[in-house]
Amino acid sequence: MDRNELVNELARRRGFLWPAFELYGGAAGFYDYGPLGAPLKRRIEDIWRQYFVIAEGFAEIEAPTIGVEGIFQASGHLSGFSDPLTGCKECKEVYRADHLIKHIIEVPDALTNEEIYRCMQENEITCPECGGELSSVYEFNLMFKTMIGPGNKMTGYMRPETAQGMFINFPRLLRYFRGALPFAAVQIGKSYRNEISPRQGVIRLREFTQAEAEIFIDPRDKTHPRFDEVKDIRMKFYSQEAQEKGEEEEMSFGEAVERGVVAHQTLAYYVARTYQYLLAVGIDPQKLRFRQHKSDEMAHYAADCWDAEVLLDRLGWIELVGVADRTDYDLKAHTTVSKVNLSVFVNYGQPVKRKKTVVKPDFKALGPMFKSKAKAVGEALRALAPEQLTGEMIQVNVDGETIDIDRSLVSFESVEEEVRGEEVVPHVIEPSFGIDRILYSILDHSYYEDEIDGEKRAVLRFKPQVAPIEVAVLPLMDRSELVGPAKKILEELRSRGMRTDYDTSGSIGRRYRRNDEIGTPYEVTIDYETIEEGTVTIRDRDSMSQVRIARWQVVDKLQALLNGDLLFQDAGDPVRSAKSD
RNA sequence: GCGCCGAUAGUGUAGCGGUUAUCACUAGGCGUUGCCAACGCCUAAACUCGGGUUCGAAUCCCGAUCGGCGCACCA
Repeated sequence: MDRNELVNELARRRGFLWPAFELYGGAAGFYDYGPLGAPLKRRIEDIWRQYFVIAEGFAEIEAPTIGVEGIFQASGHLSGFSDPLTGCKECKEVYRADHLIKHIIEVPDALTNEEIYRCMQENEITCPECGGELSSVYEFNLMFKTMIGPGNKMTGYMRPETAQGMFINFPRLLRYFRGALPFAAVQIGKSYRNEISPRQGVIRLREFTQAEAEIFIDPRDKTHPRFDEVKDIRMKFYSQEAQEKGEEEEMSFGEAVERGVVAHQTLAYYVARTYQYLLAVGIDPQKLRFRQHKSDEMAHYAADCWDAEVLLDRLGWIELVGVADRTDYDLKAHTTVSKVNLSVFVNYGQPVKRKKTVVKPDFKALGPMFKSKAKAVGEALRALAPEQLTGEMIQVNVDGETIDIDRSLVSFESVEEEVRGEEVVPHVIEPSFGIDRILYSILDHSYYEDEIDGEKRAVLRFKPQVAPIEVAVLPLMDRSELVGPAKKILEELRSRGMRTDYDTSGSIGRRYRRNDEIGTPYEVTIDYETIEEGTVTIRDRDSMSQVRIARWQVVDKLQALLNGDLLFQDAGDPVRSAKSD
């Protein structure tokens, strides 16, 4: 069994990840998070909140997971997310129908499925593999479609990403942040994509969890005020250039921006925060790299994009996070479809005085002359640049009609106005995290085996901050004189908010193993010395060593250990291993 | 979606037309002054689903579902 199998098997057996709907035969691309998986996921999300909500002052929102049609027209998911397919009736091979007529039609995207099919028939296109006849064109859309309300009045779609919920709330968010850039909204939640063939467990799901931030910035200034905090962090950059050489390049973030490896400070800053976050939840830095999108895989509107990728057993390099500068693409797209202006008025530091020529059409004369067109003529005149206003006759274009106007009907005035700022469509920096993939990667990177007395030991070396069980309370034996004090300690730990487990079954060694396997960092063992001398032992998962401490200190010391404020070897008196007796 | 392969207790497996469906681990109970998957006794637990062939199917055939691999897909 390779590590991938071992991890999956452990995850299933111990209650991290279960294939969904098993009772009814299951469905590919759906997973349940079990009693250990759900808290692990929750803790991964909570640390994300710590980094991308609390530390940055961003606003977390929660939008519906179903969206109306307009959203996805604007986002491009309805057209771009759906592929016209056709299949060979002979060999059953399936093709992208639009690709088959690419050499005939410039923009096959613009055609309906029927038109594509007709085009295929007219040009006698057959199966490229076997020359067989091709079926009619059918749509495969990765969007889950549903109905809103009774009848077919309104079509809804399950969102394929959480991002749109932030974009379409832009006006409200702008107001919430008192009209000033930069600001950001985030969302952690489920997204849905009806994948053609989901595989590889939790890596490609039909229902999955994303954590996304949309950071709205002033496009004219992409520096970041806190860049100094990250500029000395060193990391492996797998830039476009590095990819050509096939070798990652280690450098500091400061250097990366100076050399133009990363487009600008703000993007680099969030790549750095992403890097710190991934390490904090337990991704192995040796199996982590940031890869820049090549120009052909980057969305046409994106200015720069970096993916956090991890190395997983069997699966290779897998994308966990994308951090992109999406420029003003999304806001402009929503403006086009919704007709709502999504810009910000940005004040200049100093108001700028500007000379301006104001055109004043003489409406008293224009009115009788052009009747109902007068207003439009006036607007056209006002819109002209000063240099177009010389000469005896002025030409304007109204509804395709060229109209000559005598200069005397227009007066000019040169005014000096104070310009306090301008309308700007913000650019968007988008870090987008796949939580399920991060969770799986943590399992893979935390898993290790060692051999104790010829016996294999499987351990998940979780960081205490993500461990679903933080402390196991274990009476040495299931006897009432030990169980009583043990339950007392359990209660104290719980009232301190710790995630605990209590176990009396089988031998103590078996219980230690069980907890190693689910990544519990510490175990408290209650023995006869607890009763006689008022002490307990704490066992450290990774070293398997134990210290003995006073009973009354157990809660505080465990808290300190879990917080990383206390080193295990300093926690108490070392216990000689039973083996060496 | 296509092709190839597979599916038996919680996990890993044996079975190859007639068995009370094999074994190990795991899990639960009892005992154990006992500390790194100890030991003894006891217990629970499975043929993915639906059709067909047959006197009789876990076993043979067909289909579905799920999983693995390859192709396609992965804004």
